[in-house]
Amino acid sequence: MKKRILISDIAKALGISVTTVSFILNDKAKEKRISEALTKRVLDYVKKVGYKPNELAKSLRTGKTKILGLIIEDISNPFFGNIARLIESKVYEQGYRIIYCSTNNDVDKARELIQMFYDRQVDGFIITPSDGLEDTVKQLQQSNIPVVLFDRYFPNLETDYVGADNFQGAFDATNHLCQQGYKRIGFVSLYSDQTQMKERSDGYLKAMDNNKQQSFIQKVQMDASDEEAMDSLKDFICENRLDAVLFSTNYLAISGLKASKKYSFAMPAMIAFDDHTVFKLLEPSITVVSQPIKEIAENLINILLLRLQGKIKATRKMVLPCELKIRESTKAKVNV
Amino acid sequence: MKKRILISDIAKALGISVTTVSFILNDKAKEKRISEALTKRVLDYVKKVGYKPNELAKSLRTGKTKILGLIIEDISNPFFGNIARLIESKVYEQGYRIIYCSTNNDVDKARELIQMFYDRQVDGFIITPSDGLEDTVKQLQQSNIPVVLFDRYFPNLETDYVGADNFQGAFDATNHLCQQGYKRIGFVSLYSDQTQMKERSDGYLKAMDNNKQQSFIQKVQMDASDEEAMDSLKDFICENRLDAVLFSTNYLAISGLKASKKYSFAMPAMIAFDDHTVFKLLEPSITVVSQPIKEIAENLINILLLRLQGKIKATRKMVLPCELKIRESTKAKVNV
DNA sequence: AAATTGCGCTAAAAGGTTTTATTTACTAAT
DNA sequence: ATTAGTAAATAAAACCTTTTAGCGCAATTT
Repeated sequence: MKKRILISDIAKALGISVTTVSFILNDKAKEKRISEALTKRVLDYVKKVGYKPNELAKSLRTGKTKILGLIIEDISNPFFGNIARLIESKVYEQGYRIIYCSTNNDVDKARELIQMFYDRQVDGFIITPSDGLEDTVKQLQQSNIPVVLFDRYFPNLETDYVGADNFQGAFDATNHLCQQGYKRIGFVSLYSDQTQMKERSDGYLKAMDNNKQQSFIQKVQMDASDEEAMDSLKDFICENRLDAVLFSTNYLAISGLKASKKYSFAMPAMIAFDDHTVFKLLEPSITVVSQPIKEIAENLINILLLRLQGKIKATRKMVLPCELKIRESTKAKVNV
Repeated sequence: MKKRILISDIAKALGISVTTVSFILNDKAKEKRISEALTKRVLDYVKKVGYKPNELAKSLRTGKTKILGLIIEDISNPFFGNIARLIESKVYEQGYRIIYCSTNNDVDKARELIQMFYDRQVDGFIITPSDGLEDTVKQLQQSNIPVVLFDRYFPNLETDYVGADNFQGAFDATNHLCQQGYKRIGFVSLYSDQTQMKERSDGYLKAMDNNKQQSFIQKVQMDASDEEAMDSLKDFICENRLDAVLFSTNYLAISGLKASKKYSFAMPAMIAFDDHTVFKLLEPSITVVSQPIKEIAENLINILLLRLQGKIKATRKMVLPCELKIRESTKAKVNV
C-alpha cells in the first residue's frame, strides 16, 4: 500500500510552490502567466508519477462534487433502466458521476433521498417526481441547485422539464383504434395526479370525442398488488365487453395480459404506452406508443449541463414526439 | 439561500469547544467522559437548529465516503436491474449510498470505471467482473479496499463472492428435459471464459453424460448483434433438428424466440437461465432456471458490510441454489 | 529620479470536519 | 503539604485542495 502522492509532493520535488502546481493542473497556466517551460516541466512530472488529485479535498474547497443525483421511480422497470443507462454514459463523458435511488412513487422516501443527496452536495438533480414532491423541488430551486424533471412535471411550478408528448401519443393510439373499426375502446390508467397520466387520459378522451364514441375508463390504485390489478382489469374488459383497450403504462398492459391468461378471457385489441421486450415477442405482438428514450436522455443531460455551467436562465420545457409502433394486436376489426 | 450552519457555530453559541461538540455528535460522549448535562444540551441545540454535518469534510478527514461502487454488466437488463434495486435499498438503510456504472462487458471501460471510483475513494466495491479484470481486482485487494464479486469470479484469485449454483441449475434443467423424453437437446452459450458460463456448460454436459445422450453446443459471440445471434440460433436449432434447447442467459433465449418468429420455425421445448417477465406471458410459457435474486443481493451486502467493519478475515464464497420453474415449454414429449 | 506597470510566481487563508495531545480543576492518598 | 489520579473539556494539527492577495524585480512611463 504505497502512500498517495500529493500536490505538495510535486511542489517539493520540483522546488516550486503548491499554488503554481495547482494553477497548472487546473488549466490556468496561461491566465496566471506561468511560463511555458515550467508548465511543461510540471505536466511531465505529474504524468510521470501518475498524480491524481484528491477529489474530496477538491470538492470541499470548490463546493462542487461532480456528482449528479438521479431520482427515478424504479430502476428495475426497463423504461427507467434504459434511460438511466443512457444518462449514465452521457454524463460519464463529461466527467460527472451518477448517484441514484428509486422512489417506488413514495413521496416520503423521495423527500428523504433528495435531502440526503443535497447533504452530500450533489451538483444537480434529475428527478421523476412523485405526487406531492412539489415543495421539495421548489426548495431545491430556491437553494439555487439545478433540477430537471422528467416524465412528469408540476403545472404550477416553473421548472426545466423533458418528456414525451403524452397527449399526442394517446390521441394517435386511440385514433388508430377507431380507424381500425373498434367501437368499445377502454382506457386503463392510475389513480394519480401525475401530469403524464392526465395528458394520456386527455389524449384518449379527445380522440374518442372526435370519433363520437363512448369512453370507458378504469383507474387502478398506484400501490395495488399485481393480483388486484389483474382482477379489476378482468372485470373492466369483460363487463364492458370492450373490443379494444389502451393501457397507459407498460406494466398495466402486462397485468392485463397476465389477467387474460389467468382468467382465460380473450384479450381484445390493445395498445400499451412504453415499449417492452415482451410486446414484440407475444403472439399477437403488441402495438405500442413508444417514447423517444434516447432523445429524452440526451436532452435531460444537455439541459442539466447547461444549467450547471450557468449558460441558461429561462426554464426549458422539451416535449418530444412519441411514435406509434403498429403491430399485430390492432389489426382491422372484422365486423361480425 | 441561508448559510449552512457549522459545527463551530454550535460551539460558539453554546460557549464550548468544537472538539466537545464533535465528540458528542459522534457518540463518543461516554467514552470521552463528557457530562450528561452538556451532552443533552448540545444534542438539543443541534436538533433545534437542524445541523447537518458536511459529509465532504467528514470524508476528507476520515478517508471514508460511505459510498459504495457498483459495477455491473448492464443496468437495463432486468436481472441486474433487480439486483441493483435490492442492493440499493439494503445499503441505504445502513447509511451507505451506491454509485454505479454499467460495463457492457467491456474490460477497458470496467478498468477505467474502477479507477475512477477508486479515485473518488469509494469505501468498497460490488463487481460483476468482465473477462480480463483479474489484475484490477487484485490491485484493489492489495490496496486493502473491500471487493465482493458476483455472478462470476476468478478461479485463481481468492475473493469474496456471491453467486448462484450454475452447475446445479443447468444440470437440473437438462435432466428435466431428458426425463420429459427429449432426445436431441442443445445448449446455447457465449464465447466467454466467465465462470458462470463454464459452470452452466459443465452442468449441461454432466447431465447429458449421465443420460447417455449426444450433446449439441452452440456458442454466440459476446458482442454479436441481435441479428447475428438470431441467424446462428436458427441454424443451430434447425440443422441439428433439436427437440429441446437450454439457453444459458435470458437474452439468448429471447434472441432464440425472436428468431423463431422471424424465420417461422417452431421453437422446440426450451428452458432459459434467469427469469424474465416475457417468459411467464408467452404461449407456451417458458420454463426457467431462476436465480435467487433477493438472497444474492442480501448476501452481497452482508459480506461487504462485514468487510467494511473489519469483522471478517477469510474470504467468503456463497453459492446459492437455483430454482427450476417448470412451465409449459417443457411438457412431456409425445413420441412420434 | 520617481512612479507605474507587467511578469512570474508564492504565502497563507479557506473549506469543515476528526482526533491527538494537553490543560485545568478537582479529589484522594501519602 | 505534596503527589497522584481522574473527570471534563479543549487547542491545535491533520486531511488536501483552490484561490485571494501580494511580493520582488525589471521594464516602462511620467
